[in-house]
Amino acid sequence: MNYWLVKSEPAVFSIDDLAKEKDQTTYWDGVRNYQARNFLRDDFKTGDKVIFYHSNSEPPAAVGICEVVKEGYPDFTAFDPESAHYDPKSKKDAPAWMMVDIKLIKIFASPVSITKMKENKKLAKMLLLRPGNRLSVMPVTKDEYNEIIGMGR
DNA sequence: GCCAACGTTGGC
DNA sequence: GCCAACGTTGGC
Repeated sequence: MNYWLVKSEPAVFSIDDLAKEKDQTTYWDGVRNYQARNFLRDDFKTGDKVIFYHSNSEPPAAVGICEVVKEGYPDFTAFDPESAHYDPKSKKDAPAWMMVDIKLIKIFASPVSITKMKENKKLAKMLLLRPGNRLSVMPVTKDEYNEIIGMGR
């Protein structure tokens, strides 16, 4: 079992949007970074837990948890010239980009802001808090995951 | 293969 | 809106 954190700008796709999806499940499209792609392709496993994080929001915060329900498969939005995520380098017979499906488990009663995370010594080593880190998909440790869900409830 | 220029991310 | 940090692009 792995633990992950994914970022989304709530103005684009929020956890409330996820809650409205059929089966409260969505495909996680638009990841266009190779390191993040590799996580999605190789390491996301069915049943893995995912912290849903709102970036570029007020405040930036972990807002809930999800579960991986479908493992890595080609991100079809890369094939669509109409899509904002279109990438002509990605071919159907050699997809450059991958996505997974995630299902909402719960929305936190109290969102865990980045400030609260920074104040928590147990989270001091979190990748998310590392200066300069811009990954939109990243691993978290089991301890970090448990700490955050304890703070969020 | 180097590296400057450029675009993006994302907290503040 | 600013800007630092980083990844990508493209000329050479």
